Amino acid sequence: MAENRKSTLVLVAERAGVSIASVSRVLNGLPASVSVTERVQRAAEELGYVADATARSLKVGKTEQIALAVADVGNPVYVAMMHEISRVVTDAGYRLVVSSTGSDPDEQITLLSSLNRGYADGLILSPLRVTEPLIDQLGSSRLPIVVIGSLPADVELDSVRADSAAGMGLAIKHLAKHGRARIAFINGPVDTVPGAARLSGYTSAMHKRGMAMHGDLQVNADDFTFAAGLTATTTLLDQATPDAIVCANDLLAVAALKVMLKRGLKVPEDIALVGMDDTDIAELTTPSITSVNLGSIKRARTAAKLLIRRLADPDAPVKRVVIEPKLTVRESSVVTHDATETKRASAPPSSATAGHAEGGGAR
Amino acid sequence: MAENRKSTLVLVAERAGVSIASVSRVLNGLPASVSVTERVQRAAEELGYVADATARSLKVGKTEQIALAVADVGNPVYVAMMHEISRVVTDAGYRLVVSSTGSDPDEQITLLSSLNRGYADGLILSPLRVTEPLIDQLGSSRLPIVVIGSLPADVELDSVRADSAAGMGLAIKHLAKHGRARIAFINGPVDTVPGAARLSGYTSAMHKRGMAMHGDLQVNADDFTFAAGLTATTTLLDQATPDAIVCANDLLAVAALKVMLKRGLKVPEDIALVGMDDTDIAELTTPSITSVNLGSIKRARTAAKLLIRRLADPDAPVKRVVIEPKLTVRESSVVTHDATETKRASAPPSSATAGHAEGGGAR
DNA sequence: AGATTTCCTGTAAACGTTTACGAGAACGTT
DNA sequence: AACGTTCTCGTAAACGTTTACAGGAAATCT
Repeated sequence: MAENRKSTLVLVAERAGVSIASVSRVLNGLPASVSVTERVQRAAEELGYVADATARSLKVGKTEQIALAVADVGNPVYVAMMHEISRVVTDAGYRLVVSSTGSDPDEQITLLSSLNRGYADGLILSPLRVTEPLIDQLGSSRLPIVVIGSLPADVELDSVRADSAAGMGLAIKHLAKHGRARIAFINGPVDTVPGAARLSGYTSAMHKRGMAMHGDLQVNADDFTFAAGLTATTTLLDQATPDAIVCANDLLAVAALKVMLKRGLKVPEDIALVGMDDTDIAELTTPSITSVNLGSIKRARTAAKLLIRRLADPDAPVKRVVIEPKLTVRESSVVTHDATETKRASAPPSSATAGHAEGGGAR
Repeated sequence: MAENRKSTLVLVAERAGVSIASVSRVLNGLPASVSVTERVQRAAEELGYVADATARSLKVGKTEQIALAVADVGNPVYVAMMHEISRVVTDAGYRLVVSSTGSDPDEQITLLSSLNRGYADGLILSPLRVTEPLIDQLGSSRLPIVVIGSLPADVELDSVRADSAAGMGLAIKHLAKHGRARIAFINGPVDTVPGAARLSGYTSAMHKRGMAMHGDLQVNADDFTFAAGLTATTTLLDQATPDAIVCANDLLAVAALKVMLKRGLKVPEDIALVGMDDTDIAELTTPSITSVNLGSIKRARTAAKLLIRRLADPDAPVKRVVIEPKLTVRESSVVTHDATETKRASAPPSSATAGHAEGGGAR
């Protein structure tokens, strides 16, 4: 059935003995007589005809493609978000083209201008750093953009962001409730959007609870990676003796866990640990890591839906969505009773792990 | 500079006072007089002109897009491969559209036929299961396809695959050399391409070394996920007492590690563990996991380059590349000397971390 | 039965490029 | 000075669709 020759509308038309307009109409479900419909469908079938996407795009001015630009691939949270976005957009009939820019804002700017070449109908952008020129470029884009992350208030774009300050609040509160007093914070670079937000969340949460905040308790990793987390944790533990650590990121948390275990520290007995993003890797480790769920999946889904909505209705009012954080409590932050006797005890109770909340559905 | 009106060739042409042909020529670097070149460039600049990708594609018959279809997203190894592919294709001037199909071959078939709509110039496909109809569809595709994975010999397609049988060999050899005799194998579904290959690798490697092979030592997880790994490992440890476990996958290995630690088993002392794929997560855990590096990154890069080569030269001879495996030895498979006294042992030789040497059986 | 509406389908233009072709202009050659 | 060659640039066709428009047949109404 499928000929390996490219088959066009005119081919089908002459085989069916009708005009190309009729073929197009039939194939697009517009009204036509039964006889024509029949003949066209048969001809199309026999030739294995499939409409050319490029020609259609040129004519109707839509590519049915959505571009996704994430700054920091490699971070599992962005991978999870990408999957979710992929699902939503393909369900809506779009293809997803991914442009993994580096964290460099300049790359994103050139990407934005290349967007104007019209290879996609819209863009979902998750910038790590937001600079002036980037904002300018964002504002002057010809086609719809949805931003995942914080944005200055005067930028008229749909956006969805996490409330990482509130998330830090949850973490601190949880740790305080379990009697931790010297809560350290391992952050990523503070000149990034998430880095800045999480730092301010930490300081304000600590302040609000009237907890001591030595500068020694706060270190910044060079970036949000595992490797950077290793050295950051080492630095921290060399300069302070916290009874809890909260990390800006699950990768950093995993690194922290590794260093602590290496040093013979018991988690959570000696030091409690809380990560952030609630990615799959948080439940892989032993002990599994309590993590602040910043709603990555939900953010991704919302962003995708926002873009699709705007594509359907360009004049819809601008929406700014904030996703509320939750805390997923795992083993790394609370001391279980039988942990004091022996470690072997805690074999899985009935099912698998004890995790809650909607993690990234690994599939 | 960038007007938010769409600007076309004719706009530029009339502003520069030349024909659209001249504009096109100048912008494509074809010879033109200095005066014309100058005027066109200035006009284009002033209007913020960018050529429309769709129109260009229609005319020249190339989309400058490459499609990537991976069956099992969520598996970190495919994520890593995707990044590598993304890098290579963008460097070559292509965009990457990702279509995350499920593991269902039918999905891949519909994807293949949709490929004929011509939204991409070529496809990189990594199928989890290879069925007859899929192969048929592969063969009759109009545009170039590179397959990551094994393929029947009579399929005339560029492909690159891992030698997972050899990889299993490396793992078994390594474990045997360190005195392990009862080596268990946790596989994924055997009706998948990697599952089948790894199983045969296991049996032949065990056989070759004349090692005992009880059926009890081999279990199949329902799929290649962490969750499936947990139950599979539980099953295994309930029915046998291996002194080593090799897993078809790092995710499975991490799951195995988790279950073993939960049961109070010491890794690698009681049971050595080897994973497969050598993904990032293998070094995140404590102990970090020895893993067979099947050259995922290299496979990805090679696949991308093969496709680009074929796009440049459609008549190039078909290439089948096999990437040789290596073994990345980490903590989970070899017992370090001073591990009996204290755990601090395996700290990096020169760098920090060495300080805290607490006595006592930290685990 | 004629007039009007409705339905169907073909003709042709358009989307925004690239590019083959040919007409002049500029140049060098005899 | 006439001719051939090279260079530059404009005209127009083409890529494969969708769709406005109009013409003709069929159906409905008075």
